[in-house]
Amino acid sequence: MSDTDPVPAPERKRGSGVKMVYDLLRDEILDLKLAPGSMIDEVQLAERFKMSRTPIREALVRLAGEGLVETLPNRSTIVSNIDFLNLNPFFDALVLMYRATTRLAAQKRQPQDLAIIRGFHEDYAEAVKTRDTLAMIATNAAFHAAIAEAGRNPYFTNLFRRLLDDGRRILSLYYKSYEDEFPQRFVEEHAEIIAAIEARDSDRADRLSRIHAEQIVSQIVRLFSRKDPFDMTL
Amino acid sequence: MSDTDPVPAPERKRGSGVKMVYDLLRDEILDLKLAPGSMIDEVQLAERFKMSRTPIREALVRLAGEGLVETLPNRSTIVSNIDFLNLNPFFDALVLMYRATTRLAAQKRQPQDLAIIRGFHEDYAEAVKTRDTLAMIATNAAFHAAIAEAGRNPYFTNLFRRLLDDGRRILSLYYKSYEDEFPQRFVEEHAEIIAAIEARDSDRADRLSRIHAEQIVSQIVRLFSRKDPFDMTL
DNA sequence: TGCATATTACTTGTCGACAAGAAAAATATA
DNA sequence: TATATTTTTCTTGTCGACAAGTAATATGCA
Repeated sequence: MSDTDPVPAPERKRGSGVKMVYDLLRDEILDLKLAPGSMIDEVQLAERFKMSRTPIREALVRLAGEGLVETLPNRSTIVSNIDFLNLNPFFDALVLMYRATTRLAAQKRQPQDLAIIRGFHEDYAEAVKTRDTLAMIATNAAFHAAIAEAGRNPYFTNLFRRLLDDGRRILSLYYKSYEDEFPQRFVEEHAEIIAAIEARDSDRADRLSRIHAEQIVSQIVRLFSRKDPFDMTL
Repeated sequence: MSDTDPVPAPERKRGSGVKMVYDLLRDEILDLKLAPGSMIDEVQLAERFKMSRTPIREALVRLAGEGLVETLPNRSTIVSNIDFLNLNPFFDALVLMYRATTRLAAQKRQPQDLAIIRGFHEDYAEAVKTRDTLAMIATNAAFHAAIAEAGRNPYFTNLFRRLLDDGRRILSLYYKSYEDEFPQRFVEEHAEIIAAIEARDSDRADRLSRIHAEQIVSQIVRLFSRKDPFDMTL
């Protein structure tokens, strides 16, 4: 009999490999399963996903473009570091994007936008009720991302998405200690923000989102000052 | 004699190929030498640069990450379109980043930052004096990018760099008709902004940069309403 | 032993080739 | 003639292999 079986069947469509490893690495980086600074081995990934190094490399190039990974020329590529000791740039940008996107949403929103936003609002409320911390982080991000989409400014939505990614990474450090003192208040604030967007009151949307953002920031700061994050060396 | 000459010498260092074609394509896209929507042929580029398709592809992936090209799965990659008919998102983001970066620069600047900023300020003044439009665009961008660097917020500097890129692309449409009514005034405004940054007066820096940004925007709007850009089909 | 140099082992960047998929062309069918 | 189907042509995505470059190890030397 012939030893050329009909090819072991790669069982995987043509452009899907890159996306798979990209998504996986992205998740592992944002959840800090891959520690900042740790090396990424191309051949190891190639074996793990049973593909050649080419799609692996493409995924790494894309991650490097988003700043999640750093490519040292002719040497290994490593997971990017976050400066956990100086989060001010992150906070500044986060607050400003909260404001800008919410303000724009109040101006540009369409009826269908509100339905989507309300959906995530309810998801978040549900997460708070069940005290599911990871779901809270995810649905809160989705809620604000939806607001940003309603603002229809790609420059802002792109930066905001990156900020929410980094926020997820930062909160991963602490998600065990993320207590439920504030989340209930956040639910109410979200409702107020929705009302302002629906009323097309951009000034009120701006004011509310600013207060909201600053409370989130101060909550993070409080978490960071309260106790050390796990035992990770910075 | 042997026909294996000591290899025609690729005469090109190891990681440099990607950067070469990346830089070239980026320039050609931003200067509209490559029309939005036009196809990019990998093999053609490979022949032109005398290298294999691999580094070409990596450059394209990076450009796609910055939104300058669009990769259609299993089909060609094309130069991204700019929505020239609705520049409002661009203007909104541009004005906000002018303000945010200048404000931060007034807070965070170090002595050496001012020297760099003044250098580009003089370059811009020189470009205005010699009426070199392309140099004006470039040095003005460099001036504000330097201010953004002094603000030391990577989120803002990255977005701002992208905005300045798109601005270069937009102005390429018109650079012939970019008259010299305002540039002289811009020189003076730049000087005022520098003074505010030096005095660490962030409120004044904010106010001045806002006025400055809005004048630039209105100048662009005026250009667009005055006459049609070349004969390019949108 | 301690430092400089050469050798080795390993990783990355590049290459040419091939196969999957899509567009274009050619052929068949009503 | 117009539409549907097949064939061909071309481009892209993936692969395995190799060369350039770096880090680690071994060797030479004071």
